[in-house]
Amino acid sequence: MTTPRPGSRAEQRRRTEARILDAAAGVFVAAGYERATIRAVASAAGVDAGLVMHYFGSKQELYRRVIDAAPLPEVSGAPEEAVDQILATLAARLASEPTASLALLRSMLTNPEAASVASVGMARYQAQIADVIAADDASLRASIISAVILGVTVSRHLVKSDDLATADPARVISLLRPCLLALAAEGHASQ
Amino acid sequence: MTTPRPGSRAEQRRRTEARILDAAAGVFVAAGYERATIRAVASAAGVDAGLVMHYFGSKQELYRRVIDAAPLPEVSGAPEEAVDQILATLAARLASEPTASLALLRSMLTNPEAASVASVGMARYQAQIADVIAADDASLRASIISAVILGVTVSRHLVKSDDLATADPARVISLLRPCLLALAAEGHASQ
DNA sequence: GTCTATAAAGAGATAGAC
DNA sequence: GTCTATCTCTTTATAGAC
Repeated sequence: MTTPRPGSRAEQRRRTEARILDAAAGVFVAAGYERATIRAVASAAGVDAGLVMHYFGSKQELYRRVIDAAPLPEVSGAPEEAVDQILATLAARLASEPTASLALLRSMLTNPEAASVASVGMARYQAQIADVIAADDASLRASIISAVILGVTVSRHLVKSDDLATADPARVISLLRPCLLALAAEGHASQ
Repeated sequence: MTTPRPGSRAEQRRRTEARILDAAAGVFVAAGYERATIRAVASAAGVDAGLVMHYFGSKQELYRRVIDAAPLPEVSGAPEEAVDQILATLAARLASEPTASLALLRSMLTNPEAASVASVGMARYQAQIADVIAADDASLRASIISAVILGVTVSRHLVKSDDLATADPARVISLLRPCLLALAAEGHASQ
């Protein structure tokens, strides 16, 4: 992790690569994996399509590099705390446009690799949530919570056409809290 | 809407067309619009690709015919009734595989036409829900409810990798009810 | 009514020039 | 390091044979 002096070959390459990755994230978000073209990425980054291939080797690899940047949130503690953590993460995702995550979500339904990455990520997230829920159906409750977060994120950033797209994140969060608390709180484990 | 006698030209055509539509729905659900090919549809229907084009003219038109079959649920009455209606519809969608709707959902994020159809449908659904909520932020609450339903449906049928995919619909519904009631119930309109 | 053959366009990927 | 030219494959869509 050295930082070559500006102007050096390596440094320039790093910059160009970063610019391409940025552009690629944008294109993947806007178009989804299948519809995104190397050419579009290149043109958005202000370089040639051949260069993109030269750096990343394939479209799949470029895509992989983009979604590798998608962070996995951590959850732990008491149920109420966990809900607050989940909502805090969501609030951040509503406020800004989490490009890498959106690229992943957008492509999740059509690209097998995206689907598998998303699956694994969601499963891990759900497992963390399930761990803090005391009910016997904890894992189902966790799945539903995660589905709710998914639905809200997709509706706001990708489907748009929503009051959700323009709403103040704080209001969304405050409306969602009782909802998630009902799911995370043990007590009336059905049956 | 006449029903030609079996064996006639028109009747055979109708049957073949129906078989193609069926196959197409399956392919669109499994692959999404971009990845679905006319060839795959034709082969799934046991006919030639040329025949599919001959009947439907274009891939877009075939797709349109498939998603035209997706039903729009109705909601009305008191908030509690509305929630029950929403949940009843969801229960049905969890129990069976609503092919046309899934084709729409799967393609929603990559296909402009699917996106617009989905937008319109969701907006209409949200408007109905908003109508039965008395709060001043009714439309935001309705959007969130609709996002929740979207998230659960997508998680179960498309993302799969979930406890949701195998769960008993009745349990999902009973976990979701307090959640939706919290959203649909007026009372503490924030601010 | 159904299928074969083919045209036309677009994509990812490769080789090599500058 | 960056771009030009091109190959090859896949796809939709068309025209016409059976």
